[in-house]
Amino acid sequence: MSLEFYTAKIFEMKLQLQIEMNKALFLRNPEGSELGKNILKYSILLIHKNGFELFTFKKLAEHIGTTEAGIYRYFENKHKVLLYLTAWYWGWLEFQISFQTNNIKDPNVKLKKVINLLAKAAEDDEQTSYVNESLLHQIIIAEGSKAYLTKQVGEDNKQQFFKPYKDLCKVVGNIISECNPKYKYPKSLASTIIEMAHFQNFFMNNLPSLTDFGKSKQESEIVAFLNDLVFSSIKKDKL
Amino acid sequence: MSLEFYTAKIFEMKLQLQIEMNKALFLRNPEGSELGKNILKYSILLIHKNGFELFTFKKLAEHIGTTEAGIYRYFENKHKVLLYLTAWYWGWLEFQISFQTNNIKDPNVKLKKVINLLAKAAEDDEQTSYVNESLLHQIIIAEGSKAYLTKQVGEDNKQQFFKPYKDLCKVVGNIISECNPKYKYPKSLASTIIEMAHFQNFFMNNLPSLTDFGKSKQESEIVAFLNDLVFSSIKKDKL
DNA sequence: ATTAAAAGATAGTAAAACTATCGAAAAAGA
DNA sequence: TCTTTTTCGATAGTTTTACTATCTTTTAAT
Repeated sequence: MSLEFYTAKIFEMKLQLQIEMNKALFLRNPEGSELGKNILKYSILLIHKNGFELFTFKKLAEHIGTTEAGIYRYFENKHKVLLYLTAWYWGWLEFQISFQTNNIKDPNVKLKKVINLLAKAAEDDEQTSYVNESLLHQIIIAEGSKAYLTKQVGEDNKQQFFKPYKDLCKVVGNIISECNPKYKYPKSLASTIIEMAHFQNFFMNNLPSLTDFGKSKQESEIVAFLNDLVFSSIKKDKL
Repeated sequence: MSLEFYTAKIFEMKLQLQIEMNKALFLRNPEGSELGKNILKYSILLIHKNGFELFTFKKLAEHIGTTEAGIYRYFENKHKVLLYLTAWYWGWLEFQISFQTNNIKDPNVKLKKVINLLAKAAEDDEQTSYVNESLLHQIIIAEGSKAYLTKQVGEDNKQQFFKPYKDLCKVVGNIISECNPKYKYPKSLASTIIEMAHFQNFFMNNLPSLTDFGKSKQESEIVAFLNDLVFSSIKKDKL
């Protein structure tokens, strides 16, 4: 986990987990005030409920009990809110991964653990009161790729907005290379796992004929599929 | 290829390829008039140039030399235009696949051909004057998933708007099953190939550190990665 | 030649996406 | 504690987007 733009800190007293965010994502730090925390909390609730397209600062303000102008003091526009939430999620997930794979030596076991964390619904983490990780996970599934599928992707990338996502990919890619140093596509396989953990979930629930899990709708099946995919690919004794 | 909602027809005289479209996608058939064809042509040009978010009927009308109201007679809203273009593309691609794999018996060779067609840039097909397939391919890469990543996905699916995409997935899934009838995830592997053919392309060009092709930026490398991924997964002598 | 459909021209509305200003309240510093 | 700065709430206004409506002219079909 990089220390440049985000780090995970644990304050023992309050057991509060804080992900340090890229300051260019916001005009005023939303984690620094009650209003700001409410903006994050209700953004998650509203984007989850109505989708990103129907999410507006006006509606958000009404739900919080403040005004549109109040929101604009924190975020330039709703795209920045989405970038903030996705960056937060990837940072949080990388922390979960580094925490939960901490004393695992076998990279194969580690990789399995990572696939599990990627594909299984997050439980709401009590350590962050204003972020509902479970809803945020569903937002990432349905809206996450809209953060980068834009014409400004180059600009946003220059400003390091995708650093948490890229860092996570790097971590996963490195584990893949540990499993098999000769495997030729560790980065592409890493981004494939991450994207497919979410896309297969979306398809399973919305366009089930695109998956083999339409009947059961069990996340564990996505995990099994990804494990098969990954470990077939990186197996050492391939021709 | 299904005959219900779209079929490919070749008129020998004009050598004109026509993809039959789901009528619920439009208010007036855009292929039936000059204005309609211009709407398709300039929609492709403008979405490609500015991205779907900045694409408006006002700008489109100005480029064509008609009025906003004129566009609304053909399409209910811009989301329907995106659905139309994606459906058209998947229909066209399925035709290309069935045409180009026509007399191939070996399903493994067939699958390789499919991966090639999915991942390699389409050349502009002279048979359709008002659709630039090359630009459309790039639109599918950057905007394609926005067609289904919405809250209306269930409604849109009921109206069969994703049928061409699902049909293509089915075709690819069937080829996978032909290669190895015991492979457990043919549909999920099919949707993974299709999505990754596009996502790896987007990443390669916009967030290169998420791939192993950032240096060369060659589509042939994506093809190699997908071939390795697929044929490792479906290999019969796996443990 | 008649008439039905398509296209052009114009107007107007509601909501979204902002920007600007002002005064009250709350927090921070001296 | 008093003062200054920061934050917030309230209000107002602009531009653009996303439509709907109507009327007239042009084009196409019978």
